[in-house]
Amino acid sequence: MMKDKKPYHHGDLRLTLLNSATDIIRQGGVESLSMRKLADQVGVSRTAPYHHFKDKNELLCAIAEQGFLLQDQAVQQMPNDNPQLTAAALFEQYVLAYIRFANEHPETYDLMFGREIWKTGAPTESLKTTSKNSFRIWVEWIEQLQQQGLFDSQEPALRIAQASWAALHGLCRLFNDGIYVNRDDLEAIASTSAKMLISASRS
Amino acid sequence: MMKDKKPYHHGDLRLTLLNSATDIIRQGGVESLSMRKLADQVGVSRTAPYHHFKDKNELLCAIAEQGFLLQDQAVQQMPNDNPQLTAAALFEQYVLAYIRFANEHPETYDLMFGREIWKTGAPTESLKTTSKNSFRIWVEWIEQLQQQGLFDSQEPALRIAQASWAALHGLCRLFNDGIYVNRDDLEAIASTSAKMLISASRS
DNA sequence: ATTCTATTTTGACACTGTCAAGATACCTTG
DNA sequence: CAAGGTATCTTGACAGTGTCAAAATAGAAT
Repeated sequence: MMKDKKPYHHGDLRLTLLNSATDIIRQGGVESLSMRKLADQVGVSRTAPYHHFKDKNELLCAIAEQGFLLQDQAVQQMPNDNPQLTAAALFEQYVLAYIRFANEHPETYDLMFGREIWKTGAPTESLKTTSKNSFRIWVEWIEQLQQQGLFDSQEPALRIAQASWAALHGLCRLFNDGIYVNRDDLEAIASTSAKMLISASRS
Repeated sequence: MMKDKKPYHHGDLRLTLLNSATDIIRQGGVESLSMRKLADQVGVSRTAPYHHFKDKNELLCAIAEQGFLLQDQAVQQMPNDNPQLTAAALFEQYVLAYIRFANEHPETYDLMFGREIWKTGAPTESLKTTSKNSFRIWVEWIEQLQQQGLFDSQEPALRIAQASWAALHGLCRLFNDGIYVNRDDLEAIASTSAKMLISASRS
């Protein structure tokens, strides 16, 4: 009736695959993950994973989805931890938190926002809702900051959210993809970005 | 039959390969380009291209390099065409020009700034200098705008260049990778971005 | 104990990049 | 103009890849 643990041949193969795949990706990037090698490492035959993930794409989507949840968690916690900060300082912290996440989980980040899933492959319905929810959190956050005068209130919150997120994302990508290489510059550029973005409040 | 040059078996295979590859990529993205299919389409055997490009990576680098030259050309022309614009308006035009390029040549843009070459693969020495030169142009441009009061003069030009370019790049990536899908929003977000970035001058 | 079904395996196919060795045709010498 | 050298191209091969179809297996349900 209820299958707690180890109900079938392998146990919870699905979870094992997910973890193992995440591990492989963390070490060598998406392009180092092959279904066959993964199966081999887990100790099953090449096609066994296909009963738990229809596709390689579906596996990647599942990993990306976990990434979104992890990021939400890290980023939503942040304002609660620093209730004394001003709006501007909080925003800067937010920016830094975002960038740190991308920096600490570069390969997961790549999967979450990369072409591999969103353009070339096909995002799972589940992944779509999770990521949309993640973005909604960001928009609501921007709305709050807008009310506190940090951003132009004339402009729709969505626009500002899109533009500011794009700025963060671009920064992460440049470092993530190996275009900006000097890691020490990261936080410096990040805080410059944050300052540039919010300076509208001074007009 | 053949005009110009017909020195060897095929003619100028190197150039033909480059053009054909660029074409394939334009239509189906990088992932649709295979050395074998390319050779087939050009009408040579699978390994013939390897006498003109050591690697698939080297081929991709060559295509990316052409992309940089094309972009430089498009972007450098722009200020000359509009000598009457104010600094702020010119900057906005610049932003739009950049984004339009990425939008019109999405696959080339992807190659130019994508992980495929810069992280996973290995950029050619030639590509490195070309791209560095391209970025230098951008920094010098920012310097000029800084002197005209468009950006904070306290901040190093390099920082502002990095941050502002990251913002543009992020926007391009989001659309390019299929994350922002509504193409109509592009220019709207772009001009919001431009406004947000330069609003420091108003303080 | 038998049937049913979820799970896993084996085999196969069509791809991929690229190396090694051989064949070809052009260019430069003698 | 013939001979040799060399740049160019082809054929064959190898180790990968994702994934489908069919067979095998084991656990659950009857």
